[in-house]
Amino acid sequence: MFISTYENKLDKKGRVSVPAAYRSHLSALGYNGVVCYPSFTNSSIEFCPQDRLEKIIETIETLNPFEENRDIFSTSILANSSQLNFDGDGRITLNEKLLEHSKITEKVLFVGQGKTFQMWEPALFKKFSDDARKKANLKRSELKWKQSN
Amino acid sequence: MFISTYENKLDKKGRVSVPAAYRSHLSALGYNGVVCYPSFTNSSIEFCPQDRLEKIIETIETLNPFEENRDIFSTSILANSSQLNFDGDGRITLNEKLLEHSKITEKVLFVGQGKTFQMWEPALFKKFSDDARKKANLKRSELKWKQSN
DNA sequence: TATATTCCCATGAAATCCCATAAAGGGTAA
DNA sequence: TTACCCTTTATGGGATTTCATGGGAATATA
Repeated sequence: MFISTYENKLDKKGRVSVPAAYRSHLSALGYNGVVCYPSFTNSSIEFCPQDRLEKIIETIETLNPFEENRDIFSTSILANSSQLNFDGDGRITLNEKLLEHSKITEKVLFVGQGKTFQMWEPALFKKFSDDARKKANLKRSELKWKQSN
Repeated sequence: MFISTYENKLDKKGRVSVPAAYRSHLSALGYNGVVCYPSFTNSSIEFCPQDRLEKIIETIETLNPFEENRDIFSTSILANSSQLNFDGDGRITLNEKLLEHSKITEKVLFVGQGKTFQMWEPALFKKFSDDARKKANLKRSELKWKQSN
């Protein structure tokens, strides 16, 4: 399982160490690298387990080749995904597309999400999680209000 | 699996390097070249694994000779399909028909689509993928379904 | 003979491999 | 607990390899 967060440094060659805890889980799953894509909903980079991606591909395969959705899905997902392999020391190299989307420049925050994880520019994640907390609080007070009525 | 995108240069002899990542996957599949045809839904050139093309051919055979789709297939795909073999350095040579259809002149954008890939004139792909993204947002719920599978 | 196609090699740039070092963590015994 | 050692981990950077690209030579085509 991917849990906790880790902040590692992006070196000048564009490499970053994947946290050892994540790495051992990944190798237990049989992966020697990760497939990543820019998140649809925020500025993070998302890790996608290979079998999940393969399932997506299979699903796309079942669509009619003439159907518009087919190209839309495959372009949105597959064309924007990148296979990032570990070097001998457990590092991956982030490419230009991913750096641009995530606005990562010198630090990478790994955020565990159970079966997946994300990579964030640390400041943006802080903002994101603060916002999430505020929204959660608003909802909670709403909820309380509704309950007491 | 063909994923991500790669932009390579078309030289004055009409050659272009197939990205190494695609090449290694192709040779794993046992191919020393690619069969390509002009897409009928957009201006890209599509690569299709041989066995898949054979399946398409079989499907065409079963179509009613008077059906319109039969002509579309046989004319658009089969007649315009080209076998492009790698040279010693992993390059293929695009012929006149493919260049004309795709409007490729100096750069070739390879776009991964899982089991297949496409070749685009970069500017035309950008336009296409911007559109795709907008439509993907409209169909967000469908997309979410894909993600959760 | 002219023209196109294929093969072969050279080059520069980028990605990858490999090793060194320093910091962090974990275990053990006083 | 504290001090010590050993292992793991993160990071830096040099060395090596791979890759994309250009162009010449050889071969085929017409």
